[in-house]
Amino acid sequence: MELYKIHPQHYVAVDCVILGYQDEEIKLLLYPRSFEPYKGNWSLLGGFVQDNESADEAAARILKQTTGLEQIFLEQVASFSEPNRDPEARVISLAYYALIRIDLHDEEKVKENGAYWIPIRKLPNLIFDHQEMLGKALVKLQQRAGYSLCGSELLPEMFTLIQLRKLYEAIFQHEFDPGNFRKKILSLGVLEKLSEKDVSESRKGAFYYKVKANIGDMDVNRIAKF
Amino acid sequence: MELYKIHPQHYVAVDCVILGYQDEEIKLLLYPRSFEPYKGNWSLLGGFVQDNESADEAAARILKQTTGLEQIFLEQVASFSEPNRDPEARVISLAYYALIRIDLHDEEKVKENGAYWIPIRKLPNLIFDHQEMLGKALVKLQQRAGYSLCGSELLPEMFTLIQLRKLYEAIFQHEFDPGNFRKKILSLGVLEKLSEKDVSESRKGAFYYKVKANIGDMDVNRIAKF
DNA sequence: TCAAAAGTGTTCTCCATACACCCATGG
DNA sequence: CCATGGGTGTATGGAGAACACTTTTGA
Repeated sequence: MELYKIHPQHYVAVDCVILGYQDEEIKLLLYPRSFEPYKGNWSLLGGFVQDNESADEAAARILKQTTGLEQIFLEQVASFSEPNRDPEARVISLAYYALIRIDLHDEEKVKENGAYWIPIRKLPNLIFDHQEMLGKALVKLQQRAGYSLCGSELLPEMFTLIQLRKLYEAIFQHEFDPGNFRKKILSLGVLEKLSEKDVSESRKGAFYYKVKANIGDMDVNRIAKF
Repeated sequence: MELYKIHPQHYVAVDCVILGYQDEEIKLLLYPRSFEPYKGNWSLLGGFVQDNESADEAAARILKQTTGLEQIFLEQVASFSEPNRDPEARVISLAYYALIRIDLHDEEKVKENGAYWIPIRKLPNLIFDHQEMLGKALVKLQQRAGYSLCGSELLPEMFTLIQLRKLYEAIFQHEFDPGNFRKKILSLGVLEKLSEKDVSESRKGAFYYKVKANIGDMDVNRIAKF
């Protein structure tokens, strides 16, 4: 301990890139910062790492405080540690990204925080280096979507293959051939066809699917290559 | 600032997974920890983030202190923040990995630190969560090697395609077909054939290659898929 | 019966793999 | 002239891209 004492200590924060999917768009949870500096400017949801918790736990805590959700996919993005990134004080921030189902989140909690779901393609300016955090989180999302089906995290329990394709098109900003996408996904063998159909989009109706139980983090096969 | 003051501050360290390649093996720079706790146990090379530097800068500083090398490939691996990961005090550690050419490093400096190059397949136990840091660094190395030629970082200026293949075999722990590997690499168009040959391994001799100048971080083509 | 979306099938091309074969050289 | 690696060529299979085609249904 004596040896450690000659070194400085720092505030350590976590900032969460909370992503959801709605209306064929990827959306990000943001709120207008409630205190100086940059009060009123758009910010990711964040907080400080306390003494009794890991950064992972701090991120989960913030996610629960702001969306009411627990047991959510949550992963480190990167650390941000430029000495002057926060003009008020030295704060080292650990960025996380979370994938949540917008249909499940607690709207009350979001309102309390004055937070909003904002499509990532129509983003306002963000404070500090939050834009960069988002950028790296989106890269991670693409990587993850490339070898694992993100359907279960961002879509409702049941979804059609068309909905899944639209999600992937939103993630990769790229159109996929409907037939090929369908074959590729089904060939993975991780989806279970249900008897029910979604008839809201067409007369014929599209069958719902759900992710098979006991599919861990899946196989090594890539879903999309970019 | 007032608002920040209610939050705790923490020691923030960086730990470097310094990787090199020698004798057809990936090696890791380790030293026996020189102070308590766990004095004498094997440890990554690390240090504390100071007030005037980012974590990236701290990692570069440590790399220079221990190997004499600058301008080296250095990238974040992950953060480690379990409250009790260091029994002496709460230390949040940011792990980095570096790829260096063992033939260029400063042996004097390494000796000063009592450090050694240890093949990663014959590793002793490491302190704290350093084993996990190495594990994640090796995954990152494979990912990087998958879409970029790590040759320039881990091999000497000039190298034969056989040497490059052996390097990749060490990284992926997997044998590659000599002919196919050769074709794949050459098809990328990033290597320049030299007139000189390495005659130490065979009568015929193998041509040296070097990475073409002004090749940035290369193309998107994957070199190996795993 | 027709429009519109859902879903299937077919072809072509590219690329990774496996492996046979040729080349250069010193002893 | 032959053993030894270095280096090239070829056949095959599987996966992705493009796109034509069939199915289902309500109006």
